[in-house]
Amino acid sequence: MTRMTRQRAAVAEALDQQDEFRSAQQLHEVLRARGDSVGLATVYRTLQTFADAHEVDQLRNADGEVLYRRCERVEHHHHLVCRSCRRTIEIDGPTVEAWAAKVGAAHDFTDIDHTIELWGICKDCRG
Amino acid sequence: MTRMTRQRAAVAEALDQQDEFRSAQQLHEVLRARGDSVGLATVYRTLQTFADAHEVDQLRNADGEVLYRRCERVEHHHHLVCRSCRRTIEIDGPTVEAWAAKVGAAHDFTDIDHTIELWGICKDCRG
DNA sequence: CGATTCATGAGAACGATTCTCACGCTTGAT
DNA sequence: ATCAAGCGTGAGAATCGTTCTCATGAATCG
Ligand SMILES: [Mn+2]
Ligand SMILES: [Mn+2]
Ligand SMILES: [Zn+2]
Ligand SMILES: [Zn+2]
Repeated sequence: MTRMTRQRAAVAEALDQQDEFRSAQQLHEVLRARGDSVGLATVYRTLQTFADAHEVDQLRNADGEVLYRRCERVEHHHHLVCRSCRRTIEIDGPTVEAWAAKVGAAHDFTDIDHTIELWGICKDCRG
Repeated sequence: MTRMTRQRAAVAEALDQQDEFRSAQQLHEVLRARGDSVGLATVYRTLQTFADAHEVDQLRNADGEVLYRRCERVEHHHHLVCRSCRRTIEIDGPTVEAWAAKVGAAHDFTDIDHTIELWGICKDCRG
C-alpha cells in the first residue's frame, strides 16, 4: 500500500545522516543541499508517514515546532535533548513507565499515554 | 511594573471559572460570553504574562495548541488530562522528579528541565 | 504493456500566535 | 485632584509552520 519512491528513499537517507532532531524544513534544506529535489509538502507527508509507522520519533521544541529523528532503538523510549545543539540521548525509563501507568490507574483513567522529554545543556555546550 | 487593568482582572476571573485547560481563543470566547470585552491579542499577552509569573500552567495538546489553567497548587507539579473532556488531575511526582534529575546528571547535562504530561480517558468519558 | 491508483509538488490556504502603532488608562509624584 | 510618563490595549496586518488542492507523474501488478 505504501509505494517506494525516489522521494521517500531520499528523505529516509537524509534522516539517517542526522544525529539530532530536525524539523521538516531543516530536512528539506538538507535534501536540497544534497541535490535531491523533494517538495516540501512531500517532506512533511513522508515524515508523518514514517512517524505513523514508528520509524521516526517526533517531539516538539519549546517553540512548538515538530522535530523528527530516526532513533537507534525501535522500542518505546524517551529523550534527553540539549537545548543548545540538540544532541540527543535515548532514555530507557522503566521507572517512569511504571509510574505513569500507576498514576493513570489510580485516578481511573484508561488508554494512558505520556509525554516525557528531558531538556538540558550538554557538556560540550557548557564550554 | 505590571499594572492592574480591567482586562487583566477579567482574564484572571475567566480563568478561575474554568476547571479544565483552555486555549487563549477559548478563554477569549468565555470573556465575550460574559460580556467582558477584551481583545484577543490582550488575552494572549495576559496569559503569557501570567505564565511567566507562574500564575498559570501551560501545556500543548496533540495539535500543538497551547492550553492554560490556573491550578490549585502553586508548587511544581504535572498533569493527568482526559483527552476527551480535558478533566485534569494535578500530579505530584517525587518519583519522576528524582528520576529526571538523575538521568540528566548521569549524562552530564545541566539545567535540566522536563516535560511530563499524562493523557488518558477519564471514567466519565468511558461511560 | 496498459490500467489503476497512490504519490508528488507548486502554490494557495489555514490557523494559531505575534507584531504594529496610535490611542487610552494606570500609576506615582506633585 | 492634577498631570506627566509610559505601560497596556486592540484591530488588523503579518508571520510562519503546516496542510490542502488538484493536475500530473510514477509504482505496482496482472
Ligand atoms: Mn515512556
Ligand atoms: Mn516535575
Ligand atoms: Zn549541546
Ligand atoms: Zn473525560
